Amino acid sequence: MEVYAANLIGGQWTLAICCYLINGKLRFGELKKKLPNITERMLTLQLRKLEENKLVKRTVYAEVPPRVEYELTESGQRLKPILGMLEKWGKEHQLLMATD
Amino acid sequence: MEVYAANLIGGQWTLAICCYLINGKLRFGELKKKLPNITERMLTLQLRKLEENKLVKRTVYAEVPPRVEYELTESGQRLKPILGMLEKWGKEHQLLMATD
DNA sequence: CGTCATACTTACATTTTTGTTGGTACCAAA
DNA sequence: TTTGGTACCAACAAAAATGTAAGTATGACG
Repeated sequence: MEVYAANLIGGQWTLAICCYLINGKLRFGELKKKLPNITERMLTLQLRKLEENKLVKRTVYAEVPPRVEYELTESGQRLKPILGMLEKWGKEHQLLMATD
Repeated sequence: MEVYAANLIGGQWTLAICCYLINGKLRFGELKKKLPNITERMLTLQLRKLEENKLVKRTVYAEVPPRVEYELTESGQRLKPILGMLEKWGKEHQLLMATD
């Protein structure tokens, strides 16, 4: 059943991160700015997990100060339509919740 | 962003439960059998949350011993195509992970 | 009267997740 | 030499999620 996928995308920040990466690469610090409530530690952990799960690719540049870029893998990109549908569903559902 | 939807379906058992309910109503005990690793307590909590979020409707019959049936709401049903896509994506991704 | 079945609930313990704080490495520029 | 910027890591603390074990209510049935 969908449990496998659910485990991959179920983390609290996973979908949010993927969402921002859909539009292209982002550096660690850029992601941090986009996710104002996340702590550095959490962002690191989440990105590591995404990398392990091959949803995100991490590229380290040998510069000082360091530069690290994150981008979706091909598999991650394939989530795009699903994210789109989820967003649409979420908006509709949110309305339904609001109108009791 | 999709965070709203993610919070609704992100629970460890949420999608699994919805998945089983797609094929129709199920009693508490039936769900328990389908989810062998869930504890009664967890199943209760998850169903309560799903009910709160209006993904699942709970019907109690005034019988003894008690009978309680769970079914997807209309909003829950609308998740169906998304679950389908997620499952497909999950399978492909699982292959990719297996072949390193 | 005692037993059974179902769908819970409650108290407590354990595990997992997340937050907090402080520190590191590196080189460039002042 | 000191400061600054980036992307972390590690130790500890707090909070949240989950597990465990026991108990509850009800009426039917024997």
